Amino acid sequence: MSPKLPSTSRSLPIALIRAREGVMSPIRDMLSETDITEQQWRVLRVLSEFGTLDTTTLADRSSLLFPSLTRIAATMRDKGLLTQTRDEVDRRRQLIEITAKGQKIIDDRTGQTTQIVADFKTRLGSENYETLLDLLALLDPGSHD
Amino acid sequence: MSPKLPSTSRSLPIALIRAREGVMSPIRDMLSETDITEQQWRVLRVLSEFGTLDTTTLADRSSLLFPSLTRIAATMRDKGLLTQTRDEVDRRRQLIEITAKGQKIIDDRTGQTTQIVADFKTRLGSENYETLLDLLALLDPGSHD
DNA sequence: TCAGAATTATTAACATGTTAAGGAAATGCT
DNA sequence: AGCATTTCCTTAACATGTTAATAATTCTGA
Repeated sequence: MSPKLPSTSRSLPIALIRAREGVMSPIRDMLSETDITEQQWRVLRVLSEFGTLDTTTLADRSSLLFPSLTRIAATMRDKGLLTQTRDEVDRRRQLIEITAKGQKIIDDRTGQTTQIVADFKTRLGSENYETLLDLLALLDPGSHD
Repeated sequence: MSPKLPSTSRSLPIALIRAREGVMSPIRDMLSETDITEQQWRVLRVLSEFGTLDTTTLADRSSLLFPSLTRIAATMRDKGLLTQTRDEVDRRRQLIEITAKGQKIIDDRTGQTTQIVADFKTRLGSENYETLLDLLALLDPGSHD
């Protein structure tokens, strides 16, 4: 008498994937005219907001796995979007910093990005928008719940 | 005087990624004792729910891109989890069906899966859980909004 | 009927996701 | 000091995400 599985149409994992698709779609459109990916954009955003970061913190804040970030950072370094320097105090650590070229990519798109966010807030309504962020935070494993 | 970008800590894309991590974590744990991935599990779930499907419909319902599904289906066919047959009416189409071996993987884990879903409902509260699914649906591009 | 357009699926190429193994530097303990 | 442990990062190997190009089949309209 095992209970039936929920329909995939009301499945949380699938709903999250589809929502992400919907949210990323306009951002992807914006980035299509550049040479950077969605993940590289995320790295730029985090570096721009927090300044120089070590790799571990950067991975955490941009929600990337370490091995992915290793490759992405190497690519971005080669493109001149960021610099990597070794921490002289703790020589295991690497410090990553955005370059002027990287910052310009963000600055040139601040208006577009702001508009995209505003559109989603309008679509959901401000209150729902905040509610959604709060509910999503409850599912975040990094929130120590 | 361009407006400031929102902090990445209240960013919808990042919140969605992290939430997905949290939701998939116990499912990933469950699957770690098997030889199938999270995406292969999703394909099995959809095939089990809807029966024989053509590739396009299967890709849509399991939220996978076509090229990904091509590879995943080939892998799963080699593992004996599904069968692929050509549609005799429209010979462009391919029909995919779950095998008994594939169905068994789901059946053996119905209890665990149900428990995982129940845990999330408890964590959020039933009402919040439904609210979350509704809000996520608003962001789904497939919902013709 | 038949050439052009649309549909269905595959393949290619590169970036990322994911887990496991490995390497270098710091830390802790004796 | 010296060795095991831990931390930080890289590399490897394979699966998937993503976009573009291609092939096979069907559809459409003159």
